[in-house]
Amino acid sequence: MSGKRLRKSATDLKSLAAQLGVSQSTVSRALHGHPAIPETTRRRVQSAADAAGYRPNARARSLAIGKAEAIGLVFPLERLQLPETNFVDVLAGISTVVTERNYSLLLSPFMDDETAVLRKLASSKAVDGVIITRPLVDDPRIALLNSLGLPYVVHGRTEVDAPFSYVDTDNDNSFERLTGLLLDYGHRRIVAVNGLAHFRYAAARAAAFHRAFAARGLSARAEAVEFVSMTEQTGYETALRHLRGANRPTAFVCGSVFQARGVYRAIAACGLAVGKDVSVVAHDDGVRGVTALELMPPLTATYTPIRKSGELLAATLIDLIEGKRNSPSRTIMPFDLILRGSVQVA
Amino acid sequence: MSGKRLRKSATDLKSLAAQLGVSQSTVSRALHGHPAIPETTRRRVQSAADAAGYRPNARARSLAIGKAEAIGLVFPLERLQLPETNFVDVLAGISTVVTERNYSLLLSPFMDDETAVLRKLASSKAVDGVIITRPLVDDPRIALLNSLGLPYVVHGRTEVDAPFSYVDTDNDNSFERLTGLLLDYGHRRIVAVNGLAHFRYAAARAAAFHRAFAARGLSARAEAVEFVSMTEQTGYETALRHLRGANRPTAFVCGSVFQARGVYRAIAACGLAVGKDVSVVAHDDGVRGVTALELMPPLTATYTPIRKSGELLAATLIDLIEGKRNSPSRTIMPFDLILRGSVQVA
DNA sequence: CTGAAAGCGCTAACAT
DNA sequence: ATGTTAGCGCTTTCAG
Repeated sequence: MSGKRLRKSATDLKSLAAQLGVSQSTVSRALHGHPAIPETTRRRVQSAADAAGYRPNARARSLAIGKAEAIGLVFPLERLQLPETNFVDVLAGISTVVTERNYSLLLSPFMDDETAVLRKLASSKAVDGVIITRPLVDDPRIALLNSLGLPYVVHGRTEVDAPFSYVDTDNDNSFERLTGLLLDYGHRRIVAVNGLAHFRYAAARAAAFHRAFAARGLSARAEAVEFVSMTEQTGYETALRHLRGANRPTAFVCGSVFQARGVYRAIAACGLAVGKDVSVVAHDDGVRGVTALELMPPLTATYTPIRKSGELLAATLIDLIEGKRNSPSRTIMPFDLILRGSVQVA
Repeated sequence: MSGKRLRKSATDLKSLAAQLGVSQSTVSRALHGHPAIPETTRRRVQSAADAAGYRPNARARSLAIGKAEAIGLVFPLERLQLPETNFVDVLAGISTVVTERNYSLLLSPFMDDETAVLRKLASSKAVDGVIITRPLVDDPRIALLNSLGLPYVVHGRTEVDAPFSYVDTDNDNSFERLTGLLLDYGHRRIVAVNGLAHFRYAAARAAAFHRAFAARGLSARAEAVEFVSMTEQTGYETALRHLRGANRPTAFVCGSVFQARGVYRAIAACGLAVGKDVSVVAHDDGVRGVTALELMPPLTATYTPIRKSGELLAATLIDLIEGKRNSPSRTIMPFDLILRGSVQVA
């Protein structure tokens, strides 16, 4: 019962070494391709290890080398529960690279206290670094992580004045381009259906919107920017409010294809036609199953597949952990502006 | 450079003990609520630990206690890349319980060689157990995992003759009920849009379909069951083929709301009306953003939110790991049959 | 080229 | 009630 369990695959270094008649260090070295080990013994050890299905105990190895060879992804659990999110796509990208680089990925959701999760991850040394997402304009996590000494990469930027690595969508340029496009087509009454104001990306997009006006000697009313959540329903409601108000807008810039879908629906509900009576443009994250191309008419959009950002996030963090870079890495993803049928001259 | 780094939060047992003037074991015991430690010292230690932000090094602890306090979720990477999947909902459920129970969740995707991942997880002892998904009719992973001695729970059943724990949808009864419902409404030309044949759930559903006929002294043609993938597009194509063929079906049973959506679309494409000219029923996993209620007309379906299965999977595995159960745990989720407008008497 | 031995930070017998 | 000590399985100086 509590005696020795027989365990067939439980080969460890010690028994492997004993079986081969060499010391543990020799086996360990051979398996790690240590230069001092001659090819003959290396092969002998390797094949014995393969035969036994030996794999170093990850916990022991971690403890010895002082690294977990694992990273954590810290996120609000909610992002796995709500349907309209690009989170899964980011996760897919992260997942791919983490696997390629032979790291493990620890999923660390939180309900409300992200800080606690971060502290725990840092002090328990369960991971070598973390990816955090959706930074606020002025994000307190940066200071915390810096003081904790836990390596991290942010998906998105923040205005905090401290060095940190990030991968971000090019919100500034994409929104300036989208807005500029509409302006150049002669639109003036444009509404921006933007994200919630405390997120840095939404702030950046709002600024870009105004910048596009200013660059043409124009100016947008402040009320032209709506800071709302990233859902179709919100897009719908927001657009409807404007379409039914006085001074009907002739165009909308949307933060996501989700919102754009809602805007399309609102336009239809008013008996108007997208790309004819009202123009619509958006930023497209290339989220699974949410394609700008399949809307009717196809949606003009700036495009950056967000899965790619996930891949870069993981690669950047692992490089950071492995000391392959010293200075903060700052990546702003390039985008394509793809013209489709949802825009027409005003 | 390679000298001692100063690390503010790097409190370990030793320094904590030194600082308190007691031994490491006393601190360890106090922190674990060992009965022999008097309340006074326990509190003294606890507050010192809190102040220092002490958290045991997870790797060291794991090594010492021989448990990782972590579980792995092994799945084809693809399930994170394709839009039409219930995987994310299962993951959300797993994630919630794992967090509640203070375990870590290791995401272990694979490209093609699941076996390799399983072996690695087992031999490196990175996790205490795994959750595997989508069992085949005769699934080789069961034998492998049993021989590996790695605790596991399967999402779904398989016909393999060996003891294993699982959580499964009640495919047998739900499909028998759905088919029976149509039969009792007088339908005879019924097509089952089912999953791919090698998956056990699809095989079970096919059998249930035939059983419903047999129970009424009827029999279905073998061609009435279509083994296809779980997507809207497939549902569409499959339904279209039947609707345009001779002997048009009067009803469809679908494996998922995804497929049902496609079937709805095919029916409309033929100028027919769902719930009037053709009846449709399905099993509904309660996937995020895919609600049977929002179809027009609302879809009659058996309902079991699959997130719940995720929760149970995690709970079952952790119980298993902690020795809270000895015999295999077999859970078949209950379901509700919800009648909505997509069905009418033939 | 290879072995012995220390140590990663913790837990848990085994003292006392 | 608390301290001492022996590992957990690995990597890695340090010797030789």
